[in-house]
Amino acid sequence: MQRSGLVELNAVVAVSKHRSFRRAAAELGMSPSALSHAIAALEQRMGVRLINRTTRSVSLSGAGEQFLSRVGPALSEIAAAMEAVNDFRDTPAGILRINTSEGAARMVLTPMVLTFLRRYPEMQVDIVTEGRLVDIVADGFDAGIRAINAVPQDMIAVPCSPPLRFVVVGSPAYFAGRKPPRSPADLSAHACIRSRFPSGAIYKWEFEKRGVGQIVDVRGPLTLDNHNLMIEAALQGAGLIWTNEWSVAADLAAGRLVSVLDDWSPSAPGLCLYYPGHRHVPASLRAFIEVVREVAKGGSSLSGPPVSPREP
Amino acid sequence: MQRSGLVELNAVVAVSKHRSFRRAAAELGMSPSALSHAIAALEQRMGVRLINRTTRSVSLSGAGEQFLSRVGPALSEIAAAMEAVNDFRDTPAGILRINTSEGAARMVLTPMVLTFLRRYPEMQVDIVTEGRLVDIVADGFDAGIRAINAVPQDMIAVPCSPPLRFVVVGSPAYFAGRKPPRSPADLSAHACIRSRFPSGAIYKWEFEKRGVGQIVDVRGPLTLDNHNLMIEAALQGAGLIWTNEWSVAADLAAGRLVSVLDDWSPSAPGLCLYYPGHRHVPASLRAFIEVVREVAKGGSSLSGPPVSPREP
DNA sequence: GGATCTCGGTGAGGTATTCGCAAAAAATAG
DNA sequence: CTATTTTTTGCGAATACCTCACCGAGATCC
Repeated sequence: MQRSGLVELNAVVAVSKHRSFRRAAAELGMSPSALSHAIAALEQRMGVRLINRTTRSVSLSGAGEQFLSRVGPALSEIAAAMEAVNDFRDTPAGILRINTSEGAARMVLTPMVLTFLRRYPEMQVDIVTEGRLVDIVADGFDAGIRAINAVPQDMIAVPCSPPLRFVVVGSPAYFAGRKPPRSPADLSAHACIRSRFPSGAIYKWEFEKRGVGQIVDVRGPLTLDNHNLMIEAALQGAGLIWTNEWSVAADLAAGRLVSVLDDWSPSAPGLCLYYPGHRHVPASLRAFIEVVREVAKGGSSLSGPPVSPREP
Repeated sequence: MQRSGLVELNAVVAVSKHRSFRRAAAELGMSPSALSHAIAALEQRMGVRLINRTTRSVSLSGAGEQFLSRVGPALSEIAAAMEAVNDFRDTPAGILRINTSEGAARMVLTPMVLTFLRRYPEMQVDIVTEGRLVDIVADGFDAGIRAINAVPQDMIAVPCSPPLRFVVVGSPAYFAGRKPPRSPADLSAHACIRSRFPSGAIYKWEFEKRGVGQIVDVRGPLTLDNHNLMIEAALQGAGLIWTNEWSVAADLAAGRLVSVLDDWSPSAPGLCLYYPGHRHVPASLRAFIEVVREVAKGGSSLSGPPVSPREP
């Protein structure tokens, strides 16, 4: 009942959370073999089996249940205490975990994240891009970046970008010999590339003109679930896509894409950095928020769209 | 802000408790050098100085203060959780720490502790004999063994031994040519070996006859603070000592010592195992309590006084 | 006032622990 | 019964840790 390592205790927590050695090992950044060794050693020292495991199922034993219920909160407290030590540093250090979408990440990466990293060299930023919304607290993120209407109510939101304008674009080659749409209803005569949400739902294009909204369930031969692929498809003349203006600004400027229905283009609120406000805000996140505020106020840095072509 | 070991965290706790690297290292069972290394490594990883230390003083920094206030309870919780796992074992394991006086330890060692160890081979018992009373919870003991009147009010006490009789004894050589005392007042004409408490106070001999008590502040040429030395001195004929009957039973039976004032001999309550009742009782202690109850009920095993002479 | 003793820091070397890879074993699903 | 996924195991290797010896600083003692 003597010495144990924090890693072994965290291992129990991770395994019980994922109910899988493989996934837990992935989260902990160790091999499943090492995890198995660690937990076996811990159990042998304690003389009690904490985790009932067959090759096909992993579950907590009674002892493990009680053990986890006490050790888990204690480990969280220790982690929080170690994080809180950052307040005493002159410059924050550690890892800042941000969850966002790929598009938002691209908009924010250069002006904000890289500025942040340059200013705080001892920080690491870990960006996870996921299409679907996740519970950032449950998944261990410090903050998320999303459109403001996707931010949960109980989160604190910091504006990251000006409102985004959405446009319908197609390539000049596509429009050759076709009549550009004059109203959203005209889209039924066009090849619209549809966008599938991670949930499986198909996005319906939203338009607005003089305060009047209109939603079109577009049709087309191609449905994609990746925004980059959609832009690529549009560049190749496969059809029209509905996209935020920023993503295709370079293509529009270069004439590789042409926008239509400009007078129907709606504006959506911009991106927000959001984070749980109910508890202690880590020093690292506070520093990042400051950078976000500065850049968003300056505004200019954000306006530069990506000029380099996306990867093939 | 990544991996840390439990030992490093416990090191911070121990150092701040003892305000000394050497003593903390002794408690943790590691070398002072290892402790220094461990704390230095932890501080470097966190980038914050937790402990301000010069060669002559050790104190917590502000960060260390806050860190300890959160990590300390968490570590205690983890330790308690690991201890609680014992409830799920068929046989308890681990270390049982008992604080007691040397005399009580001698009375209890053979019949109870050794029985306990024999029954639970995976247990270790760590007995610390201290003359003075200590706060067993603050000092990390599971239980203590003391005379019942020395047990704090908020502790649970389990009787360990029958009431003890106290007697005044001297060697036959001492009594040769002297008139044995007939009443406590007669002790003023005798060489009484005085007993000093750890606090520095001198014990006053207590007598009782037919419900009437009498306290005598005896005089004598020799004052000792160790019960074994007192018995040794009495055996050598240096004077009279006031002692519990059990300690000198073998000497009395063999005629090496003779008791006087037998009709004035008071009885004191016996020894008690005591432990804090306000929280979870460890499985190891529960098992020990059971042994204590069994032996105390049987009674006979305890009555055997030490037959082998004390060490020189 | 100087010498000594205590206490903590530092560096190097050796040892023990642990990690990771590869292969096996086990269990469930089909 | 077979196939696949997941955990386990063994062993080589790398890592981390501890111990040993020495240093510097501060306090005490003579």
